[in-house]
Amino acid sequence: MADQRNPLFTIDNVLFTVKDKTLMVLLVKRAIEPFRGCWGLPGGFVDVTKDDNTEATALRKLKEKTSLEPQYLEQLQTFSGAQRDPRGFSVTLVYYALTSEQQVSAHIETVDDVQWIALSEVSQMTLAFDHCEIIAQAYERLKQKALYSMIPVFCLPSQFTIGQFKCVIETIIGQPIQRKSLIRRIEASEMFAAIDEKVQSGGRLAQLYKVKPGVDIVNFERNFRM
Amino acid sequence: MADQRNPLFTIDNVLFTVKDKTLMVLLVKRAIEPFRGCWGLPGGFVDVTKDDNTEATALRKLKEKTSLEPQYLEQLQTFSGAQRDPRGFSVTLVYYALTSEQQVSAHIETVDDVQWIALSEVSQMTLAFDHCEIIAQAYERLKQKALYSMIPVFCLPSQFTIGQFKCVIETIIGQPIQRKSLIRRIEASEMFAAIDEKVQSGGRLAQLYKVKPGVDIVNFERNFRM
DNA sequence: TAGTATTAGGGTCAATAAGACACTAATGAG
DNA sequence: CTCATTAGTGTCTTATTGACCCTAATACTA
Repeated sequence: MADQRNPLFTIDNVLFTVKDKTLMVLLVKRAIEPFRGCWGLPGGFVDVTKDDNTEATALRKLKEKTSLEPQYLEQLQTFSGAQRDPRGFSVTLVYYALTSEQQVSAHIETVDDVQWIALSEVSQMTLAFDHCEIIAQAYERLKQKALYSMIPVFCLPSQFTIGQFKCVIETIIGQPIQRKSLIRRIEASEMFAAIDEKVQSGGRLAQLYKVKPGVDIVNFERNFRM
Repeated sequence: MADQRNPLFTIDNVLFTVKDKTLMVLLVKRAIEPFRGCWGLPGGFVDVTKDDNTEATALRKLKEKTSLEPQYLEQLQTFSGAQRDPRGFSVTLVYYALTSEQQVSAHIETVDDVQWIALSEVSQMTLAFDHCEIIAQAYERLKQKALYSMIPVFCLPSQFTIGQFKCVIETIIGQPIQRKSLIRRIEASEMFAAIDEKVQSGGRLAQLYKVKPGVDIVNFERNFRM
């Protein structure tokens, strides 16, 4: 399968969401060797008859496990080595993705080989290959990006309040942020539109927002403080 | 060479340097098909008998063309597609690298299949594969990173003045910066040590600095203005 | 029904780091 | 000796985030 010039090449996905103020990662129980029965990242081989490129592979693999496409998908990096796979020198191209918990949970509760695991528990588990290290790297990237970009919004449903947005950011970066700072960024980015509807939240009714269709993700020139 | 599960996998490098206030990219004339005789990025296949991982492949390929290792090397991303290589679905993992021009030029002037090309000229050339697009992406990444990190120092020789440092940053980001802002960052980063020597520069003698051995690259929480 | 806890939303001042710019220092050229 | 040039410092301005306060609106409770 892998000759000298062409190492084993796979795709893996680190799909994150935030559920009850906890950052979760999607893991699947491996049905095939190596590491059969072990939990690991959803991924697999490129199928050149189906996939136009590696991003298509990543989306296809995620769809197989969640029945949906994630709201955000980005290349993380590749991980490679002669030792990381018992079959020989291997390269895995890792994507990381974000989705809202509501989108996916309905489906994964019907199967028992796919599960959300809290990031804090992952480090105590024994995962297939170097997937523990991969998840750690993906989290570092997500955390950094949450400091200057609006991508955490893709952990939320299509309609959300500022309070929910603040909560997912704080969960990802592990630090409280100023509500006011987030509001300023929401206004400056012009990425969001207020919806003509409010929703109860334990106090005063909260304004609902949505992402404007077709907008680009805005990056800021400063980070939130850590 | 590439079966259905295992697409063609290559490594490419985008090696940058700054020479006479111009950002340059290292290109090589291809000796083999496809695109034989065309200019393209230095790269090739992983050799699992020589390389522990893909970074080793990148370094080996760069060393073949420049006789030296670059001062900085980082994964950019992969580029893939069914159309990008006439041999079929292919994936190339791209690294970008920085070096000082002095390090490399002595060697490449002895061969005629390796050359520094100004970035501004690249867009008018017809390069192999999608290497034009790859270079553009690598430049975007380098430019962004130059706004908040000290990596442009790796385009300089081991001893350098603040004036030279300022010049490479300005060349990379295409904008002037405040000398004072750079000095503040140099002090805050604690990455550099003053050398007990000064050098002429057309005016008052300039203090020489070097990168302290073993330090990490410092990232700042704000960008230079663009 | 009144009071209280709670979250939303907005106003304002402080802190921080970069931008702008002036000023002095030191060197070479003429 | 004067001037042009680059190095290096001091300091005020500007922009963005942090901190904190006040008010609004809702649910809960006595």
